[in-house]
Amino acid sequence: MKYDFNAIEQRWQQHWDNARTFATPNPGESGFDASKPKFYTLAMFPYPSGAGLHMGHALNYTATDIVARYKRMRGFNVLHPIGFDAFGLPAEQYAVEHNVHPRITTEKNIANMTAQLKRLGIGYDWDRAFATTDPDYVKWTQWIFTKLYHSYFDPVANKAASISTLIEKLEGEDYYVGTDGELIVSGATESLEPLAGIGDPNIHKWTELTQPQRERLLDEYRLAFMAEVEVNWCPELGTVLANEEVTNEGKSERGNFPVYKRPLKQWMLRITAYADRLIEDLDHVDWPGSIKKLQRDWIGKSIGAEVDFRIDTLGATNAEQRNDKMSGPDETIRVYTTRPDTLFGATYMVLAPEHPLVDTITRPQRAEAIRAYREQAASKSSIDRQTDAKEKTGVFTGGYAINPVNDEKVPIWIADYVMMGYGTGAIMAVPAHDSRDFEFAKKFDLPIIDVVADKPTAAIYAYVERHDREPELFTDTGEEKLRKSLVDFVAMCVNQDETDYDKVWGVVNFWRQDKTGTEDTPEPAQGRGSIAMIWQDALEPLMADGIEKLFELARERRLGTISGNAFVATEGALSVNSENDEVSLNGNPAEYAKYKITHYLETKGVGKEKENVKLRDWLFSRQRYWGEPFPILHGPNGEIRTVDETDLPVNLPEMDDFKPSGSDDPDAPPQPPLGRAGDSWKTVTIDGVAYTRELNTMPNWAGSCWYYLRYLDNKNSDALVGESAENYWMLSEKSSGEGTHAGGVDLYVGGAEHAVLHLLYARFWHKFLYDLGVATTPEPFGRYFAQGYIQAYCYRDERGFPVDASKVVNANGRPAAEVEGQKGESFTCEGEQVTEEFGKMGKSLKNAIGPEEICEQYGCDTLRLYEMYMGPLDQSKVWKTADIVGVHRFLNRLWRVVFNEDSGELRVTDDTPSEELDRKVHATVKRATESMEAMAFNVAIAAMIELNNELVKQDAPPRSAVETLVQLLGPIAPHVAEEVWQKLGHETYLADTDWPTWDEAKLVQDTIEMPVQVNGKLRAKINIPTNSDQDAIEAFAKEDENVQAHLDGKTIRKVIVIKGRLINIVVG
RNA sequence: GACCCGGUAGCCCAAUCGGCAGAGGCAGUGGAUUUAAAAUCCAUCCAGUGCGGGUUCGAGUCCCGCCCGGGUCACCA
Repeated sequence: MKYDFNAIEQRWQQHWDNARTFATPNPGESGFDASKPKFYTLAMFPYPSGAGLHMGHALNYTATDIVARYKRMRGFNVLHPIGFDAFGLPAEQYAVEHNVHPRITTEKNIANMTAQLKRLGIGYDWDRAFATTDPDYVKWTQWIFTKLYHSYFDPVANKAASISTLIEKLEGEDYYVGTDGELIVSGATESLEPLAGIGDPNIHKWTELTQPQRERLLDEYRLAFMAEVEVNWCPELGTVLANEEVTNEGKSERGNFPVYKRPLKQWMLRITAYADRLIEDLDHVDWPGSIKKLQRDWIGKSIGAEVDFRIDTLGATNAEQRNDKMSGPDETIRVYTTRPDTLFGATYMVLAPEHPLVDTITRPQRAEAIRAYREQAASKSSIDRQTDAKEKTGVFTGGYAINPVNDEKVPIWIADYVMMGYGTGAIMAVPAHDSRDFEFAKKFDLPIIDVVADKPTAAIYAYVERHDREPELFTDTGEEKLRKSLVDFVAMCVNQDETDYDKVWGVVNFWRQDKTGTEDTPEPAQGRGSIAMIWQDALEPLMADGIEKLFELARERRLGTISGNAFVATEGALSVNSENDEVSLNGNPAEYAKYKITHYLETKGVGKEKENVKLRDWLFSRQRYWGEPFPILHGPNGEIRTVDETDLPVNLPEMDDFKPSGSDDPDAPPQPPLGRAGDSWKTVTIDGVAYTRELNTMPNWAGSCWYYLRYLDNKNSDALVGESAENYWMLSEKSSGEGTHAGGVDLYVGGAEHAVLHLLYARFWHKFLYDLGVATTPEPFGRYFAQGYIQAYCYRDERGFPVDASKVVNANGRPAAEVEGQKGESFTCEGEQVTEEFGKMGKSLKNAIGPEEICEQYGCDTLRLYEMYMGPLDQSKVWKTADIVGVHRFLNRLWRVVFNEDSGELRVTDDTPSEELDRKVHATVKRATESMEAMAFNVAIAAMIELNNELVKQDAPPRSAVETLVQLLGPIAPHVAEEVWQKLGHETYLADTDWPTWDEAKLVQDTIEMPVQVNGKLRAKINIPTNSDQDAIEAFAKEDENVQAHLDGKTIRKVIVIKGRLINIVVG
C-alpha cells in the first residue's frame, strides 16, 4: 500500500466540501462558541483572470490556510473566507479579447479558480464567498460612494461628517469662509488665526454668499467630487488612470500603453483629507517597516512655508505696462518651499508650464518662445518627460519678481521640471542648495550664491566679512599672517562650536597682533596646535590659488559651489549671507533658521508655515464598461443628485457592444461605453425632471476597498455588515496592553506590490466607514505580512527572447529543471543555444510552472510543503523543481513509518517511547509551535523532518510519538495527515483535535555537555549534572586536563559561567 | 540618485538575551536494491559567516565605513 496522494487528496477535499468543515458561524448562529477567541485571516483578494492561479497565489493561500488550520487547533474561532475581485480592466480586457460578455467570462473564470483553490486543499468558508460584481455587493459599494458624496472632512473634529452638518455650522457661524474658500473657525484661538490666510483675511459669512457660491463651496468639501484635473489619459485603453496605475516609464500598468497628461473633468475622492490619519495610524498596525515606509513616502508629508513673490513691473517698458492689465500692486506668485531658510539664495523663479500666471508674466518679446515651449511640454507624454529628465529645459518669460527678503529682482522662467500638481506649481530656485536648481542655473548661466554652508565655510564667510569691514588691521601684515589668522579663526569656530563670530574675531586679532592677553583671553584653537593644523589641512585646497582668490570667492558668495555640486545638507550646516536690516539668519542652524524666517515672513504678511503632501486626490472615474456604475444623476442645469438608497444598486445596462473606444490619437475625447447605452437606462425622470446617469464607472479598486467587511456578514441585505458580526470579527483584544494592533483582520497576507494601491485605498475607505460608525476599528488590517516573490530560472535565445523553459535541455539531454543553476552547464532549446538567467516566475519570461502540474505529479500536500520549505515566507526565493523530491520523500518516509508498504499493516505500537525519543517529541512540539507562531514554516517543517528521521530508525514506532508528528503536520499537509490520523483508528477528525503541547521538564537531561573556553577559545567539553550550580560548574571545568594545561602558570582573572551554555575562563 | 531588505557549505536555508557555527533539504561521493536505468534505502563529504575597522571575556548576531545582490521610489521644491 503505497502513499497514493491522488486518492487521498481527492477523498479529503470532497469530504471538506460536503461536510462544510471550515464554515464558521457568526455570533448568534447555531454552533457558535462564544467562549473561544476569534482569529480572522485573509489572503489578498484574487482576480478571476483567464490565466488561473499561479505559484504566487498558491504560496499566498497556502500560508493563510496553514495559519487558519493551526489557529483552529489552538482553539480559535477562525474566519478564513475567499471571494473574487471580478470587476475591472483585466477581466474586461480578457472579455474583449475573447469577444464575449465580461459577465460570462468572469463567471467561467470564477468557477475555474474555485476548482483550482479546492485542488490546493485550502480550507475556506465557501458559504461566505461572493464576487464584487454581484448586484448585492455592488449595491453597498455604491451606497458607500453616496455617503462619500454627502460627507465632508471636518478640520476641527478631524473626521468625516455629513454635508448637512457643514451647512449647519456655516449657518450658525461656527465657521466662516476665507478668501481661498478655507474654513475659519469663529472665535478661533490665535493659533487657528493663520487659517485666515495672508494679509487681510477677508472673511465671509455664509449669509453673504449667493446660492451658486454656496453650492460651489460645498462641492469644494465633499469627499467625492467632480473636478477638472490633469489626468493620466490612456488613449489605447480609452480611459483615465490613477497615478498609482501608471508605471515609472509612463505606461499603463495594465497593457503597457502610453499615458498622456491632459485636463479632464472627473470624479475624485478626497483621500488627501485623511493624509494625517493615514500616516499617524501606521504607528498602530503590525506591518512590515518597509511597507509602512513606502506608504509614508507616498503620502509624502512635508512642512515648509508658502512665500509670496511680488511680480516686478519696473523692468517692463512704459508701453508694455500700459498694455499690461495685471501690473497691479497685489499681483504675486506664491511658492512652496521646504527650505525657507534658503530664501536669501533664491536667484530666480520657475513656474510649471501650465501655471495660470504664465501669460500674465510673459513679456511680448518672449511670448512666442513661451508659447512654443508650453505646447511642447503639453504634448509630451510622461514617458518623454522621463527620458528627457537628464537634460533640464526651460524658457525665460522676460518677467521678474521681487525676493521679499532682500528686494532683489529675480528672473522668472518656466520649465517642466516644476510640476503643476505639487505645492503651488511655482518654485523659488535656490541653485546653491538644490541639485535640480543647480543644474538648471548652470545650464542657463543663472547666479548661484551660498546661503547655507558647513561650519568651516560659514566661518570663512564670517572672517572675510569682518576682514573687509576692518581692512586697516591688516595693512602692515603679510599673506602668511593673514593665512594663520584665518586658520585660527576657522579652527576656533569649528572646534569650540562657536558661532559668536565677533567674539572669535576679537580673540584671534588679539593673538595675531602678538599682544599679550590678560589671563582671561583664551588662546585661539588652543594655542594654534594640532587641532588648528587639521583645519589648515582642510583649508589648504581652498587657498591653493592664493588667499586673495579665496577672499574673492567669498565676496561673490560662491565658496560652497566651487565643488560643482549643490550643498544640500541641513545637519550641521549654518546659514550664511542671509541678513537684511530686520532679520539675520547668519550662524543659525537650519532648523532654527527655518523657524526664524518663517516667523519673519508671517509678521511681514508675505508668507506662512505650510504643510504639504505629495499624495493627490484619488481619480475615481474610468471610461470602461466593466465596473460599478456611479449612483449619480445629472440634472438639466448641471445639478447633481445621488440615486436614492432604495433604488440601489444601479446595474449595468445590457449592451451588445461594451468595448471601450480606444484610440491611438492622444487628443481624441474619452467616450465611455455607457454613452452608447439605451435611453431607457441613461435617462431617469424624477418629479418631472429628466436626469442623465453618470456614464463613467468606478475603478476596480472600489470593490477591494471593503470586501473584508462583507465576508463577515455577506447575506445581510439591510446593511453592508451587521453590527454584531462586525464587532466580533474586527475588534481585537490587545494582548499585552502594548497598543500595536489597531484591530481588524488579524493576519493579512499578500504581495508587497499592493503597498501603495490597495492597502492605501482600503485604509482610506475604512477610516471613512469608521467615521460613519459602520466600522468600529480605525484600521482594516491589524497585521499585514508581505510574502516574497517566487523566482525561477529562465532561458533566452540568441536574439534575447525568452524561450519555453520546459523545453530546455542540457548537453546530455537532461531537462534543465533537473540541473538548473549549476555551474558549467550549457543549455539548448530545440537545438538552439540558449543562455540561463533568473527572474520572477511568470508568463513573460516563459518560466511559469502551474500549481496543477505539481499537484498531479506529487500531490498538493507536497506542493504546500515545498512552497513553505523553500525559505522564509517574507523573502523572495527561487523555484527549483528538482528540490521538490526532498519534501516528497519526507511524506513517503512518514507513510512507511506508519504502514508496512507491502502488507498495508500498521507498524505503530503502543510501546512507551524511550526517554530520548520522548524528549525529541517534546522538543519538536516546542520548536514547531514557536515556528508556527513566527510564521517560520520552513523551520517548523525542518523540525518535523528531524523527528520523522528519528522515527524511521525505530523498529516499532510508538503511537504517541507518531500521532504527535501527524498532528503537527496537519496544518501544512492536511490530506495525508488526516488520512493517517483516520487509519490510526481515530473517530474524530484531526482538524478538530487540539494542537499538541510540550512539557518543558521533559526537555531537561540529567547530564549536559558544556563547552569550556579559555580566553574565548574552546579547550574542552565536559559532561556535568544538569542541576550543578555555578561553583560546581566552575570546579568541574577546572578539573579538565586540557583546561588545566591552558591555565597552567597563569592568573585567573575572571570566570564566566552561562548555565547550560558555556564556561569561559579568562586568564592573563 | 535616495530609501528598504538581504549576503552563513557547490546550492536553498537553521542558529532564542551576544555564548560550542549546522538542524533540515538539494546536489555530490560510496554502498544496497535492479538485467539496466529511474525511483527508493543506508552511509558520507563540505564553510568559519561578503570586506575592513570597533565594542566585548566572547560577535553570524551590536556599532561605524565599504562591496555585492534583490526590491521600491524617483525632477515632490
